[in-house]
Formats: sequence, structure tokens, C-alpha cells
Amino acid sequence: MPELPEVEYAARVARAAAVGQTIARVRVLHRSQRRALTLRATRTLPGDVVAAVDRRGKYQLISLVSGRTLLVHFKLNGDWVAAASNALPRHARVALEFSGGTSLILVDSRALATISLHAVGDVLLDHLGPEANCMGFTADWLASVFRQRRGPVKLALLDQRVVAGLGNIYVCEALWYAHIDPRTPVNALGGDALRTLVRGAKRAINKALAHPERYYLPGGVSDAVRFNVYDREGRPCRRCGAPVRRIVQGGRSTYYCGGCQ
DNA sequence: ATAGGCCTGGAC
DNA sequence: GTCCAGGCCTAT
Repeated sequence: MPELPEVEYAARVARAAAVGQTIARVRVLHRSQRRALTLRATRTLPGDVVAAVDRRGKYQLISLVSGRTLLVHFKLNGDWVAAASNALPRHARVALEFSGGTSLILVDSRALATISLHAVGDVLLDHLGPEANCMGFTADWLASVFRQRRGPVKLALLDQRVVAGLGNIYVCEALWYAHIDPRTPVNALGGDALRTLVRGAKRAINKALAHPERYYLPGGVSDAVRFNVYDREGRPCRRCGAPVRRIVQGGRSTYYCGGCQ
């Protein structure tokens, strides 16, 4: 599920379920989780208290009263389930159990999500660019970054050092809003195009942030989800009617309108 | 720059 | 069976 809007929504779920709670036990339920969250680390968690939950890009930071941080990344399929009992949902991978009897459970069908524990004072996520939905993400910033890079704009926007929080869907949508061909080399984009691009990205993100619940409906995605180009290969562009095309860039699908982008 | 790996499930 | 998947890391 997770791109920036979904992670933002999930962080709210985690915040409501965990802040103020004392960790009683951490259960690692899939061995892939041990790569990031060692047995040694999990043993030090009971007794610590959750102080805050924040989002940065597609990461979540669970701050503990001890000053340590649990850093969470959902990758492709991760999500939180707040549970009131000991019953584990399908695909439960890690359970943070609290002293009051509730728990916060990482569910992740593909088991690619990671939770890692970091010491007091560790510098985290300093490689990330400005947040896609914040003031710091500007055309001037893009201009300064693109001056020293090359390659298609689609791949540049997926790079979290350039802008934090955009994934494959919203990069495609942002470029559609901006009328920009995803294959355009970054050095070919002038100031006007960059301003339009920043506006397009914020529009795509903010539209999704306004309806974060849409990915969480049981049984799949709701009818309210109407991407303009993502996953619409062959269907008419909602703006000009030309068929939406799919190409592969960096090994991943890019959708765009061949008529108006 | 590109491929491969991590994992599993769903669509075909 | 095959191919695909909203991410990121490492190796070539």
C-alpha cells in the first residue's frame, strides 16, 4: 500500500495505538525480520515507552522515551494493524505488545518491510531530500539538483535524495499533471517546467492525502481511486483522450499520455 | 545505468 | 506454470 499518503495514514494509526504505551514484549514472527531487528535488540525493548511517532518520506520513526528510535519502512506491502487482543492477523510479521494488553502489529504479505532499532544520537535519514508535500520542495531546489545529474526526469523523481515520499504511482501522476514526458532528460527542463512539475507533484500528493483511507478498504481499492495514468495502459487519457502508454524505466513501469505529456 | 536480490500473493 | 507488484540496497 505504501507511498507517502499511505504511510502518513499508517503513522496516525501507530500514533494513536502506541504513544504513551509501555512495551511489554516484541514478537518477531517471520525470520526475514531478523535481518534488521536482531534478537539482541528486541530483548532491550521491554520497559521502554513510546514517546512519539513521526513520518519522514516513506519512513516512520517511533521515538522511545529512552531516546532510541525504531525506524520503520513498509517497502511494498507493509501496514499497521492496531489490535486489542492477542489474535494475530494474517501476514503478521512483528508484534509490539504493550503492557495494557493492546498491540501494534506489522502486517506485510511480502515480508520486505523493515523495523530497525537505533541508539540515542544516531543520525537518521539525512540522505532524504525535502518532503514532497512541504514548502522546502521547490523549483529552485530541483534546478540545483538537476544541474548535477542526468537521465530521465521519471527516475530522478523516484530518487529519495531528490524528493522524499514520491513513489512510482505519484511520480507518474505528477508528470501527467505537469504535462511532462517522463523520458525528458532533467537537464532539458527549464524554470517554467520545474515550477509546473513541483505544482503537479504537490497536487498529486495532496489529492491522495485527502483520501488516505482508500487503500485500506477490505476487498481492494475503492472506486474513489481514479488515477489519471497509473495502471491505465491503453485506456483514454482523461485530459486529451489519447491512449495511455506503458514503458519501462529503471526496470519499473511508467505510465504516461502520449498525447499531452 | 542496469540487473539482481529480498519475499509472497494475485492475476492470468 | 508465468509475470507482475506502490521500494530500496548492493553489485557489476
